Amino acid sequence: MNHMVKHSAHLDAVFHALSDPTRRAMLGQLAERECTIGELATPFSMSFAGASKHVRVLERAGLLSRKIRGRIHQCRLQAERLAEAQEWMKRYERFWNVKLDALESLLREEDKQKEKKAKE
Amino acid sequence: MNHMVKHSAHLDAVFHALSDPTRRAMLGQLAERECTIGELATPFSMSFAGASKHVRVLERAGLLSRKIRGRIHQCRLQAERLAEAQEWMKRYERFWNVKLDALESLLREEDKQKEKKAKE
DNA sequence: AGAATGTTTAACCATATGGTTCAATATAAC
DNA sequence: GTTATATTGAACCATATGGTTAAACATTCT
Repeated sequence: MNHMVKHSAHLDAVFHALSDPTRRAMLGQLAERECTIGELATPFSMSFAGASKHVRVLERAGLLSRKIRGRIHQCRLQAERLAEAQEWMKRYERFWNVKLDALESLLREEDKQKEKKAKE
Repeated sequence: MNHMVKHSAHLDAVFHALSDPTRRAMLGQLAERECTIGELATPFSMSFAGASKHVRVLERAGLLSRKIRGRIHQCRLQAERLAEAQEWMKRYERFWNVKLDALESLLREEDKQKEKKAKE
């Protein structure tokens, strides 16, 4: 847990970015290949300006980076912030992994061991 | 993947709910114990009405359920939707788990072994 | 140079958001 | 029954959001 930073500000932006279905779909597209703004815009029958705004939201959330090549803006997925978000969620895993309260402490013990092994 | 449902509508609400730091903190509180609206409001020096709104957002996202006992509304964490959100994110895991494409399969193999050990 | 292409900016619109205050409701306590 | 407590609802405010169109900018093509 040494590498953890102050996630909170990031998390605001990341979760907000993920709360829109268009932006989630854009990320899905970017998971397959790098895309230009135009390529991101057309599947949603949305204006370029509209898509541009969504891309900026994703970019500010750190979920996307762009490489400007001439007039073309090539976008690629940037997933580290997703990892931070998932890490935040891990705190709540026991609430859906654990069906019986009686097993709770046992499973927490297992989690600790998992962490230990991951560090090795 | 048989149990998967149409997540999209849920995800909008869940990620939106998570995008606010006050609400995330409320979930953190609820992870420790059930809370009344008042108990959720006081740590943030926020009006009861304000807290009530946040709680409703969490409730509509399915992250919280309330049991009304007299005048007191007892809230408890409801984590299934968080699980759905995390499942959505899993699609992107390979983008942060794998630093070098060449190592991708190797590292996935390691992950599998880690899981095995955790189950032992 | 001039036209076409890819993207952003600016202005605008309707609605949502996060917050407040004050009144209303419902229950509990005296 | 009156008062205190817990919560919601309504009205309001400032700002953000998701979208548009039209103009501006930058680059490429001819």
